[in-house]
Amino acid sequence: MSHGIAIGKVSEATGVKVPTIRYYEQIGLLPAPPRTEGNRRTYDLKDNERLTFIRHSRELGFDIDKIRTLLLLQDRPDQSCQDADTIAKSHLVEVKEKIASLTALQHELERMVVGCSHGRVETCRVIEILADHGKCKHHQHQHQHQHQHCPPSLPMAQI
Amino acid sequence: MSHGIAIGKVSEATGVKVPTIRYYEQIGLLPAPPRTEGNRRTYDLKDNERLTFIRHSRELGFDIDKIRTLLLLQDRPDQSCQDADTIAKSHLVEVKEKIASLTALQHELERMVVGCSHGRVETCRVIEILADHGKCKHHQHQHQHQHQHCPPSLPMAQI
DNA sequence: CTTGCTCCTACAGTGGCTAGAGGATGTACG
DNA sequence: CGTACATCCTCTAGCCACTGTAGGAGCAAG
Repeated sequence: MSHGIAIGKVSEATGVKVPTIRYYEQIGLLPAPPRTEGNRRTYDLKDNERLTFIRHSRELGFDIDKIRTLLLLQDRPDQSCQDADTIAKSHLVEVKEKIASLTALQHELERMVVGCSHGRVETCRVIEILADHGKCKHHQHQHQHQHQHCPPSLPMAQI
Repeated sequence: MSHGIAIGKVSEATGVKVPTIRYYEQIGLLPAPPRTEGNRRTYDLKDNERLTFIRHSRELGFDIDKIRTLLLLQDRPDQSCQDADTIAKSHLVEVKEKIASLTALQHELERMVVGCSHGRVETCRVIEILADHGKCKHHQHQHQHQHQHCPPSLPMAQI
């Protein structure tokens, strides 16, 4: 009869995995919910919405810090939305840059694969291009600035 | 007079940072070089080439495990290059998928930003779209399979 | 009552590095 | 020869956003 939602149900409803929900609570992104007698977390519809918001933001590539700001903004509907707009815009710029880099990368990979004679490694264009950066047409990926957290000194990793 | 290259010089020559070179040695990607009397690493031209190979591969988004395979292939020039070709091809597929996802994402972000009335949060399209996934045109990012290491259960993070 | 599912905490591990402490070594200049 | 400074060494911890595991407790159905 209690209308508290168990963590598994919220997980199912929002698509956020159970350990991830607990992690979000731990880092203060999601408020700690009340517990049952048996010490189990009980969520309500607002938590559900908040988690949906978080998941969608993550899917769109916003990092936790930006999501924190966006959540604060959501909580105060009377304020200006300029901050949210700014965050979205700068994120859009980043996404566009990534697409440009990836497209250059795609062309280089295509050149590699097409150039492969399917013979011995000795004459393999794939290995050759990897070994000698001079044979690479698109050098742009060397110089792109990189201010993300993921792999600091490597420019194009885990695209 | 000795022709051993110091770690700093190799770093400068290859563009791989000093701690990263030591890290590559630690994980067995680069062989441990001989040392001087004073316990300093001394590299030669082959190490330099190997590091260039590694760096370029990383720039192209290959992960360490794939680079390990590619390096093994490079060391045996008499073998078939089919493996290298396969690795490059599957990587190309991944890159193309990422570009498709990012392009969809770009459109969604553009819709968000364009739709923002620059008024109050209450009527802000950015916040609205983030909160309600139903208003999202491109649902494809929900279902993309994701077999990379970087952020396991989050589909589109650090694009 | 037992089976099996969900839940709890706490801690370790992922990838690919980076940063810092605390010390040794090498070199250029006076 | 001394000294200042750059470069090197090892070791450990930290980054992000989680994921996985161990070891146990709670709860509903058969």
